[in-house]
Amino acid sequence: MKVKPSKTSVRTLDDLAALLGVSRATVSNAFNRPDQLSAKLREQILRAAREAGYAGPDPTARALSRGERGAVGAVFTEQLSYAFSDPAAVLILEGLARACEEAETGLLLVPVAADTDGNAGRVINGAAVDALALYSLPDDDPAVAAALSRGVTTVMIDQPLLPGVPYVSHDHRAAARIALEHLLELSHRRVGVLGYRLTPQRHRGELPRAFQRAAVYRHTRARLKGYEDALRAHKRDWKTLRFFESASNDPAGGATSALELLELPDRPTAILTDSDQLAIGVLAAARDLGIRVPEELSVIGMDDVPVASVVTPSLTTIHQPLVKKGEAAGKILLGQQGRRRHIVFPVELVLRDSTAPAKRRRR
Amino acid sequence: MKVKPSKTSVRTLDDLAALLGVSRATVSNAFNRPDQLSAKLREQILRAAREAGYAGPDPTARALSRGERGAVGAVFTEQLSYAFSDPAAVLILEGLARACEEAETGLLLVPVAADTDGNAGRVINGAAVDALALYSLPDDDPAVAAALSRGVTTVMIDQPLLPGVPYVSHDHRAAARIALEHLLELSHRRVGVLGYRLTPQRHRGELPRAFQRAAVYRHTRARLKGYEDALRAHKRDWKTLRFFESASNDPAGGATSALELLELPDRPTAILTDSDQLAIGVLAAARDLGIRVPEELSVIGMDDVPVASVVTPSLTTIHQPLVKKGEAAGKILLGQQGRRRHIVFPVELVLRDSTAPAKRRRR
DNA sequence: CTGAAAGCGCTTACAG
DNA sequence: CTGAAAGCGCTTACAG
Repeated sequence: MKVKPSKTSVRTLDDLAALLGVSRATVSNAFNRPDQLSAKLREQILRAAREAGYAGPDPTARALSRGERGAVGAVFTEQLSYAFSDPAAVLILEGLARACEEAETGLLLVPVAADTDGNAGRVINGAAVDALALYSLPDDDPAVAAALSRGVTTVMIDQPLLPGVPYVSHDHRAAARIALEHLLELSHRRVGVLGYRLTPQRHRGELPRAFQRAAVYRHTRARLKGYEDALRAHKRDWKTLRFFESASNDPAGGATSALELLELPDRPTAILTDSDQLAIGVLAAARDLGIRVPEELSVIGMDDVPVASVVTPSLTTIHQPLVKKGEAAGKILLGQQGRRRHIVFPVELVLRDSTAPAKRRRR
Repeated sequence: MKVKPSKTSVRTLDDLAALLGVSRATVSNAFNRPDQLSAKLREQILRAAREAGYAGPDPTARALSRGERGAVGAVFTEQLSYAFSDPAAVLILEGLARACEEAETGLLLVPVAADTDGNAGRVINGAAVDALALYSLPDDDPAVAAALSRGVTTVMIDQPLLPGVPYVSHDHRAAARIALEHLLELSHRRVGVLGYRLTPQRHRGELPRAFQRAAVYRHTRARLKGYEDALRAHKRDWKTLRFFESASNDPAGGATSALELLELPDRPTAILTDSDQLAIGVLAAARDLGIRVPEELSVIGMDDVPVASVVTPSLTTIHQPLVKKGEAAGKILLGQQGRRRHIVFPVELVLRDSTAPAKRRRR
């Protein structure tokens, strides 16, 4: 009479092998390499596993012995949980997830916390992943150094752009140019530019003109080039533009900066922002101030996240393919992009209701 | 003359130990248990590690030997990447991320794919995690069985509710009652109820009255109880309500169902939905049909996701604390909730612009 | 087709 | 405070 094994006694591959009287390699082969044993034996082993409550080889042990973790990691700006309140980050994640699910590879969100006690380096080194995607991090973020020194494949999304490091982004210069050209074509001659992290010092409010010469972030420089392209094409000069820096990349930060900007003596007739989130804040500020958009103020966003089409007025913005960017980054991490290590997507203007021709100057 | 070790020669703890002439245990202690060796030696080891480009103990090897994976997993309805287009799921994720980052634990998104070839079971068994959160899965989803049989701590969010399994949700019965009471108080006497996954058969369109008696999903039953509470309180009967099932839980699905619903001969004056996503679809359908909301049609959502306050008209809805739910689930997984294994949050009505008194019946 | 053996890179009592 | 040894649960040539 066979003793029915208690469910809990089979925790490992070894247990199962012992139970069946075969070697552990055979059990492993039953799970991993069907061609290494007879179909009947395999079926028998798999059935016994099911009956004994053995769910299959331990993923961690397998990862160690195979040298593959079966997961890629994602590191975001700021704190991990902030990523979910930034619609652009959510779309990047969706793209990463798409690539991962197709490859049956896990997507590990690396638990970077708010307190800057070096948590980033620790958690990045502690992440059991084969590769790492970093989204929109400042050049000098400790997470960047940590990821690079870990020696796993790393891809940067949007920022920073570093020599030799795989990179996915969109055409920031064209995005800036197209946005400004749209406003110039609408005859706007006083344009406020509202950005985030334009300077390492993190100003809040208007930036001194000199900031342009000192711009250290590559994207900021690319955008300045784009503005320059637009200004030149329309025979305008830099005095057309005034730059402002928001304290945070969200509607609240955008609203705060916009309130300041809209109280200027010679206030802009149009505001160009670095993200739809900021632009939504501008919309809110204008509403609070009783300034009608687009009649009295044009607002143009950046990114074209879903909420941009749903706010009132709907936001004219520059579309960039965020999901595709995430997906491309994922494919690089998964080794599916061949030799392409630098991918830059084009952008396009999306006309909606938040921009209109500048009103003739009253005086 | 000392030979400077090439950076790449130190890949493991053993390498570093050999380089320094100490035992591997000592190096391990330098990283993990400062009290086990002198501060100077520790500093010396850590410095050598830095110089040699050793990023610290391999996370996978550590996980195996410690018996802790340092990560919890999340499994969503449908395909992983769909989760990011459902604002409710994103907020749940934000809550999970909050709990994880605080505990410096990774959050692994389990790569469940669209094709139903048993991928769910495989990827769940292959996820290197200490615990698993499952969000809004049908009782009979294969992922549920796989998670439970794996033997790691599992928490269900919203669905399913299973005996003995930790569970986080909100008060579905009260949510249904409050929503319907609001409409009844506004004198609506013909109410369309638009849900998702009300039945295992996944109808599309109007449900036969009999469905109520056969409702198998616990939440559906809870909501039916809630409607009953409201009807009784207002001395109305079930004929007040007509039930419809959407093919998908998104604006497109909601719009499709709403178009059908709004062409009914005796069309409802109000629509109550199971999610804000569905309600947004109803808003779009009403707009297409030239039906004014709330003047000619009241619409009430469910969840109170961020976009609900931003659409036009802004959505009256039932607020449930999605981030808190995610966070509570995370804390259960991380063993931080003590003995609380079942958490049900209260809900509340959020009045906005999509509901108004029913117009007096014209005839 | 099967099994004994080495190895994946660590941690942790435990003896000194 | 330090180090030799066992063990975490697997996979993978390799010899039969």
